[in-house]
Amino acid sequence: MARRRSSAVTLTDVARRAGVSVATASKALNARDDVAADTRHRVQQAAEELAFQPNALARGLISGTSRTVGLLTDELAGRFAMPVLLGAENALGNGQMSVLLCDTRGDTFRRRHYIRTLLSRQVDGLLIVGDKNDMRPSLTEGIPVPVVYVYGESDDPDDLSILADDEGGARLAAEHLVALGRRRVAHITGEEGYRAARDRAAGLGAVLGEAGLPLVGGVPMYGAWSQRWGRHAASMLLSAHPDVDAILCGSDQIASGVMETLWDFGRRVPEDVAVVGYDNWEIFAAECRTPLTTVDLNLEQLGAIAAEHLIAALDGDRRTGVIRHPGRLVLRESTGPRTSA
Amino acid sequence: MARRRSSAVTLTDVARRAGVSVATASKALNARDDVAADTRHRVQQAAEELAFQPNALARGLISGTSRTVGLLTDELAGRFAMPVLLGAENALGNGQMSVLLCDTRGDTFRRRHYIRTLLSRQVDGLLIVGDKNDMRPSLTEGIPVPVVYVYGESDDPDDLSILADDEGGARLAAEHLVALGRRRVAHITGEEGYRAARDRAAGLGAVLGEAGLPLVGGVPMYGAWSQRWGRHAASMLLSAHPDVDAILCGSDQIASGVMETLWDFGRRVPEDVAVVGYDNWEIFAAECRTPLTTVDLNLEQLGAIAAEHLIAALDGDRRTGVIRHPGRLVLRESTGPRTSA
DNA sequence: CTGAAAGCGCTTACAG
DNA sequence: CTGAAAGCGCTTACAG
Repeated sequence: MARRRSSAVTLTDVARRAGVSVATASKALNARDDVAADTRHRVQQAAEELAFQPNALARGLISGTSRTVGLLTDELAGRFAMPVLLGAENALGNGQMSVLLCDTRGDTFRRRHYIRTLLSRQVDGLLIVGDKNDMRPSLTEGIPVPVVYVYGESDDPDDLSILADDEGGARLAAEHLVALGRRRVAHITGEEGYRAARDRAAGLGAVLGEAGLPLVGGVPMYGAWSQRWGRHAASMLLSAHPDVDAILCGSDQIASGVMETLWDFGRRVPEDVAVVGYDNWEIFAAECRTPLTTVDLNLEQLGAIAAEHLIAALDGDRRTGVIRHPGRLVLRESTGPRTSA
Repeated sequence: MARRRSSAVTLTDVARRAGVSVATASKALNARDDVAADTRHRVQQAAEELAFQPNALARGLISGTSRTVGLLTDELAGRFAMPVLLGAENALGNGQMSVLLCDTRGDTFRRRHYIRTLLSRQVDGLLIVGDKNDMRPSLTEGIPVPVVYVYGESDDPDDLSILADDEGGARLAAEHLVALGRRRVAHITGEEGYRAARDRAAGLGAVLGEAGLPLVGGVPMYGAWSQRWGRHAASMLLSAHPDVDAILCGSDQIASGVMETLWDFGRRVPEDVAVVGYDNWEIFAAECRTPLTTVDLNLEQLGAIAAEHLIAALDGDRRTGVIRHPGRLVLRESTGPRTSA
């Protein structure tokens, strides 16, 4: 079981080759203390010749910091965790920190197990990535290192949560539609149980209210986050309100279904009906027959911001509360003329 | 900078509380040596009361194994790395190993940097996840720990590569079409530069050959991995060969575009033309108007198998060469009657 | 400027 | 059955 590395070059080897003590070799390599220029040079050369890599375990044991953070996701498989992960990994890597990845698959037992493992590995901090942006129970209690929540909000206001600004994103989309002169705007979206759905509906409602415009149908059409629902809801909408001239969709997937139905009904997009999606999921948004104007959640930035706040907390600069990171509107043909690529 | 953990409960604390030496405490907790049942019990209780977690860094320093593997991906953002990652993480987690995640973003400099970091962190092994299944240069040289390649094949036959069996997967699909009595089969697929495209075409060709059937159009229609190409190729195909009765597509995305065009041309799926996709990308395959029969690459299994081989190699059981893991055909409506959900 | 010593938290022969 | 000692690979006061 003891699988010692074969090629383990240690600082002792370097010191021997350079003809100095390990203490001096250590100082020379770490540019601390006063070391004679000549000695430093000899040590560095020896280290290079031996391809010496300091053992991070030994360093961590001494310093008490492993330069590692644990990244705990509820559900890696969904499409939201990935970009967040990517942004975080990138930001942490730039800060010389490594990422220990754990996917709990929504399982509480697994989560506790992973937290224990991560702490025993002396992670310097924890990033908790949610699979939806609803509130979630805080896990911070009993964790002796900084914790930052991303995408899903911790229910403890003493935690720091980095969230996508769904209401603001929907406002961007709605303002765009209003600016285009659309006056009969409807909203087809996902399950009302999701905070994302409610927040987006609220953002749209606010903008329409400010513009003195009604929401077609009176209420958002809540349903499912699927193309199927998009198709179904659109055909109901067109029957009940044939005068609709814009549809804000709760997701690109829904928008994709909506556009299929509009096509079937002979409505032109965007001439007759402007359509806006949500998520900027390229595969739907950029590839469909009529490329889709949509709201990008800036998830990579979300991950990066979370990582930066974690690093700041490690340096003693700890924040609490909620940070809502704005999305951005991506203009494509479904609301207007082809934009120059 | 020295951020020592506040709540660091060490084995010394446990030993003191249990009234024994650290050596005995260690043995009691690790169930080694002979320790009096009573002593063991006292130690365990003390450990529990103090919520003791052994410091994995210290353990690793002694044992020479960190129970950690590095997972190096070329491109996490694509849709293939994720399931592989998931399967690997899961299999490794079950084996008590943690995953250090690194996304090189296809950058060679970054890759070298990450490999150095991972080795200095004393990873026990490396998993290299490709972003496509083409051959790629081996990275193994100079790496003193076992390495397993997943999804992309190493060009060094002394490495172990775990790959999806694209030719076999296409055979499954083709045999299904032939068994359904389709005789005019065409192939619309992605870029010929991709091995996946060529292997799938080869699988289809082989089955058609065995059945004495021609490939409609004589050659595979190579193009791009996009809906757009699917739409375009399908309309060319229908003009040139209106008698086509089945289309094997190189991806679900292509299939999605193909089906849009079939719809526009008034061809019914599957009655007039059977369509098979590739990838089982649920969002396209299960959600489109006519749910899609397709080939699942079993990517999670691929990741899990790679992890298991890595663990085996750690235990001295090292394999080399290529393992092709079969895909599976997922039957939906695009080739036949609705299957019972 | 350099090196011997102590120590990070743990495990493992080795005495007793 | 238990504990003192040595050691994993490194860093950091502390003498010299």
